[in-house]
Order: sequence, then C-alpha cells, then structure tokens
Amino acid sequence: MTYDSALAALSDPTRRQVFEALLAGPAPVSALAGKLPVSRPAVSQHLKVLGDAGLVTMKRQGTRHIYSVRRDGLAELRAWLDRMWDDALAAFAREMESDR
Amino acid sequence: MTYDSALAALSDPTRRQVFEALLAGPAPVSALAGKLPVSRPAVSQHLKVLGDAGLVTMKRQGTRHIYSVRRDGLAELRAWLDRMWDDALAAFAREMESDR
DNA sequence: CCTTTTCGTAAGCCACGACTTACCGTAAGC
DNA sequence: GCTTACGGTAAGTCGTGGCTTACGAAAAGG
Repeated sequence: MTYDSALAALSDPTRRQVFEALLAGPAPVSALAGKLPVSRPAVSQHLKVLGDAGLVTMKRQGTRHIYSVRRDGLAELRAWLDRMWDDALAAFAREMESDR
Repeated sequence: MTYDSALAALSDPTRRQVFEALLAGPAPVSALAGKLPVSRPAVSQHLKVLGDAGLVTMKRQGTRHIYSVRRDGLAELRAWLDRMWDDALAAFAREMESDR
C-alpha cells in the first residue's frame, strides 16, 4: 500500500522534475534548486515528500545532504502498473469471449 | 506529453477506484457510482478527467453511457515508467564505475 | 569562538480540485 | 406527448497542497 504515495508524489510536475534530476545522479539540495524555477525550501519540501514515498534516500556528507533515487520505490510502481496492465488485458479477453 | 495527465488522473484515490472498477469490464455511470462512496455527478466528473487523460473511452447505448478502459493510455504510462527505470539503472551503473 | 555554508521547519498565502445539490438535456416506454 | 431513467453541467463550499519569506540548527574553517 505504498505505490499510492509514490503515485501522488510523482503527480506534481515540479516534484517530478526534482526526481528526474536525481536520475542523472545523486545531488545536494542546492544543486537541485539551481536547476529548478522554485526556491530551495520548496525543493526541500519536495524531497521530503519523495522520501516519505520511498522514492529517494538521503545521506549526510558534512553539512551537505546528498539525495539519490531509491530503485525499490520505482520497482513498486512498476509492479502496480503491471498488475493494472494484466487486469486490462484479462478484461479485454473476457470482452472478446462474451462477444460471441 | 500525455503521460503526465494520466499520472495526475490516477493520483486521486477515488478516481483510481473508478478506473480500477472499469478493469472488471465496461460499465455505465450509475453502476460505478453504486460501488463508490461518492455521488453520481462526482463519478461523472472523474470519468471526464480520465477521458481527457486518454485512460477511458465512452460509447452511448440508448441513454446509457458505457465506459471502458483504453489500453493505449496505460501503455503510455508504462513506457514512461520504463524510461525512468532504465535511467535509474544507468545512473546506478555510473555510480559503481566512479566508485573506483 | 565566530562566521559561513548548507539545509530543514514554521507561518502564512493563494490557487486548485474534489465533492455536493440543483438543474437541464435526451432517449425510451406506456 | 408525458413521464421516467440516465447523465452531463453549473454553482458554490471546503479542504489540501505548493510556494515564498523568515528563522533556527548543525557542521566546517579560519
């Protein structure tokens, strides 16, 4: 029951930008904020949401906080989407069956 | 650039319930509203959002509006998620490389 | 120590969106 | 034609969430 928080987290455009920026590799908060059209605190809040959703991890390095993507988070999303996909195909198969 | 609307559409819990209910097979609006804890107009609005996101189709049958899932919509979401997944793996590979 | 850098958190604002009730259009059935 | 079932739309309410500015904590460095 955690795919839903991941889904909600990635539904916001700027938060998705934060996440996609991290796909290029781990980065501290300021570096991320530099590439985005929002303030640094905003990025910080987005990172908190992404973290609670299990999509990101953080490790301190002095005063710097280095964030990186957490692959298990994406994996759960993929698993959920695949379930939906299978259900859709099954439903479609039933349709074809009942059409005769 | 349509995976984002699909993502936004599925981020709402009740709207996701509407969509998942349709995975069991096509259904009219009232039938969907019967299974959900919200009013029929609410379901109607959710169906409009899902339709605009390309996740659902509608065909009239008398006064009934029969909704069904549109597999291409899910396919686009899967394509996007797979891109993210590949990027994440690539980034991880670069990490391992630079750690030496 | 005192300053500087980096970051998180509090408070407040504003817009959007999910929901309800009420109303209107439309196809069907007697 | 009138009524009845089925749905979409308008209007209004209320909560939530994303953003900014301002402040505080903590580690590093002279």
